[in-house]
Amino acid sequence: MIKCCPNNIDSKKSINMTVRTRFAPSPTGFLHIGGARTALFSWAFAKKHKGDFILRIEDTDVARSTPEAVQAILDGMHWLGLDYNEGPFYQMQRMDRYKEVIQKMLDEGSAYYCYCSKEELEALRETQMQQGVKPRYDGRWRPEEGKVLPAPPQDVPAVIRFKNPKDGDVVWNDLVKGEISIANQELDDLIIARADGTPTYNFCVVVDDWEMGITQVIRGDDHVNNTPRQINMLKALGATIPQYAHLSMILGDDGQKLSKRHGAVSVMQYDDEGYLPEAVLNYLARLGWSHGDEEVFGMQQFCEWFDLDHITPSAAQFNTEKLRWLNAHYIKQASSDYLVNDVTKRLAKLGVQVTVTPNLAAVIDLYKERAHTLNELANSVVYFYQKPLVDQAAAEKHLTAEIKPAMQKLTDVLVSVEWQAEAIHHALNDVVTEFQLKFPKVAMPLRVMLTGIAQSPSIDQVMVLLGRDEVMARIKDAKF
RNA sequence: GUCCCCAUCGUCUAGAGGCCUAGGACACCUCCCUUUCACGGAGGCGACCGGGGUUCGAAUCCCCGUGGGGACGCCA
Repeated sequence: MIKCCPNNIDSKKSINMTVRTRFAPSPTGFLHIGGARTALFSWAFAKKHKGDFILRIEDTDVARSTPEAVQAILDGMHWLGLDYNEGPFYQMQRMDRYKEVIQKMLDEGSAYYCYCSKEELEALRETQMQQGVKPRYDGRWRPEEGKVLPAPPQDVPAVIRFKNPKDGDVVWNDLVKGEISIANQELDDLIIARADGTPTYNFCVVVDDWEMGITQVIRGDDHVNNTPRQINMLKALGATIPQYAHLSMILGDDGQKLSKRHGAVSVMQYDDEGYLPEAVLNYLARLGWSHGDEEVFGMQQFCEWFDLDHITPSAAQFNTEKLRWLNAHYIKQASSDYLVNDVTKRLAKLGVQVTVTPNLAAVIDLYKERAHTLNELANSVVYFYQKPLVDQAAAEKHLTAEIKPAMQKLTDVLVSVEWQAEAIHHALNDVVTEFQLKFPKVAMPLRVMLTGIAQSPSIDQVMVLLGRDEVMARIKDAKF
């Protein structure tokens, strides 16, 4: 009952307002899985509502932002196919505008200079921690009616703080988590401009979300605590408050938080490991969002189905096994051309040069149902282009003296047999019958000799692709 | 410490007070298919954190615990 109406975008705002969402990463590292999902959801929401998706690079932390990271984020977005209608905008290029707004706030009295030194603030924090209260600025430079401020010290450069309301609560209806209410008393007067004059994150976000006309802010859970501050600033500026949707975090396979030290990887690493973007996207879409029992769907379908009402508010644990399963599915579905190109590259990385025969497309057709990743696929077909390394245990088990006569006979037959699967199969069967063996008694040694291991697709099919000469050569070379 | 958030099979989830003897998917197990391994098919195992309320009726609403997470920067 409570949840049904407020979250319904259609009925509320979008009648005469275009949806505008944004993804606003800070370029301090690669695009990781959590960021990718945030981007995906923002993107899908915009697509669903025929709105705009904007990319904004939040690079105001000059010390930690790098051009490489910007590029890594762009690459990740591109690999996933998350295209944007506007941007990338760079906050560092909007400095003039931020400064104008700060001046306006100063003039209007919603911001003020504070001359506390970092040391002073540090000491304050420590005392408060010891007293068991939430550490926050005590407002000592906050202008108040009837309050006499001390004379500004000469040696401390001023920062600018936002004059946050002292009373009341900030309440918003989070599109994922429902109503969230935070008392203004919990909030302090945050710094909006550093001593060097550069604006800070929370302030830039406010100005940008406002001026870029963002209607729904879809972002990570870790920003919940920033939201009331941002809403207060938005109000002070007379801006329209966007709707907020806070996505819970993604935990690693082990249930632990992903961090640079632990488990967080670039989405591009999934490319390296042989995952298709379709699989990663589909997996991410289902992580924290659902549409009934639907598990496998493409992005077009996703964009039609996507909404914010079916996002889980709780954290989700990443499950590589399920990603692998989806990936296997998309490999089976992938076009032959695509796979040939991709696998050729992966084989090249393994130092394997693909030749005209055996035909790689045919080889892939034989193997693509068995692979969970493109790397597995590439690895599994190496022996078509290179002599296999024979697995010792398999050789000992299957290349026994007792099957030697049968193998000898087989080579005689193979010289003249018609080189196609059915005929080869018959030839194998004949030998099996003649020597009174079971089929595997012949097939298994052949597998080991031809592929190096005891598992392969139907052995006659393998032989067809390998070619008569190569088959004969490998049987001849086999040691047993 | 303070504030905020979260809680259904091992994992991702369905679930909007009766359709729930709690559904689906991954994983796992069994069987079938079979030329080995896969693929595929058919079954199986397996959960509402605990306690109180509200109600004729609670996985669902409320409260309290407990557990987990996040935030408390001149980082974003």
